[in-house]
Amino acid sequence: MSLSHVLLGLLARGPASGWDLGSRLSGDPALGWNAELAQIYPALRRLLRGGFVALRRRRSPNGPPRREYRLTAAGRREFREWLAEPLEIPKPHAAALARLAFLEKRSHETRLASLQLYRVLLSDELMRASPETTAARRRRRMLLEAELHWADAEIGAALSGRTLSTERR
Amino acid sequence: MSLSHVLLGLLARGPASGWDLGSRLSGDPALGWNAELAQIYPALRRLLRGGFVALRRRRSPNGPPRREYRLTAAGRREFREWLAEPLEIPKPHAAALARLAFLEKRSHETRLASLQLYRVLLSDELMRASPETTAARRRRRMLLEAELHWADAEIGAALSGRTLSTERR
DNA sequence: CGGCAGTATGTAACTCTTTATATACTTGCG
DNA sequence: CGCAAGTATATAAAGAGTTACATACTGCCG
Repeated sequence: MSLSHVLLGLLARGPASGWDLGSRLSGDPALGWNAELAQIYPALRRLLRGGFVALRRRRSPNGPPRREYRLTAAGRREFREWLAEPLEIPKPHAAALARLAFLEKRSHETRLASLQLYRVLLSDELMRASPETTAARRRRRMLLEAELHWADAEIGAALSGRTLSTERR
Repeated sequence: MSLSHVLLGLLARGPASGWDLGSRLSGDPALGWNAELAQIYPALRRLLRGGFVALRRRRSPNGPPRREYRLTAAGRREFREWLAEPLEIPKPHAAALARLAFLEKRSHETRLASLQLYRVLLSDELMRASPETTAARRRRRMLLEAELHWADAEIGAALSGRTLSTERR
């Protein structure tokens, strides 16, 4: 299971609570994984039962008691073994990409509108992107930039193709 | 559920069997979705029960009888509605990307080796990539090229940083 | 005080996906 | 003929992920 290993990897950067890990995951898309808290808490329990992490309860200044986890030696070893497994090109699994794949099924106007909206999402994401402090973050930024270029090219093509059909307005 | 809608979208290109749809999905990563046959067959049954597709059984020249599905009017409408839903930047969910995010945790040698292996995967994928006949395929090609550039840059950085530690042959 | 927002943890139910297995039809090879 | 490989459909079980909900502690605003 990848989630557990990603959590171990994040814990290798220092002790954290389930809440913290959830924030880190959703806050940094360059990490390549995302998960809801409802999935994180049981995963941490399993890691604890398996001896891969250790628990320390701490009072929180602004909420209920926190459960802070830190890596054990077994956890660090397990993480390293997972990290050494072979890489492969990921198979896509995203509704937005599937919708983009059917762009040609749409009318000229809605196609253009979708592309422009997607372009806005991309540039927002680029602005929000983390500093380029790691290879993964540099990768993500480069991909966002490339996708922006793609969107601009498609928008340009759609615009030059339409001239007649948008005469009304 | 996205899988059903992707299947409807593929069927909009012409009637197909579950086997065909599985081949199309796994054969074209630009489609943005992937699924096993074990998931596709029950999905087609549900679409049939829901009246979104119609079934025709046909003898196959090289195997057991095929069940060919084609879109109904309801299916086409359902697909269009799904297609009109708002786009959003996908949240990543890929073990390989998560491993790349922890590149900095690895030794100089294994980091370099991982990057070089990943680079090979990328260029293989680029060579295998479908012709640029749709926006989604052009997108995928541009992203693969950008990722190749990224990998080259990271490999270059890793190489210029090592000079001493690889002195032993 | 009451209520809201933010922090923090958790469970239950449901849906989606993967893995394993079974069946069956055809062609081609030994 | 027996068997492997490719085509084709299917189900069961297990695993992963999402959605909905419940609880509780703090500080702050009205």
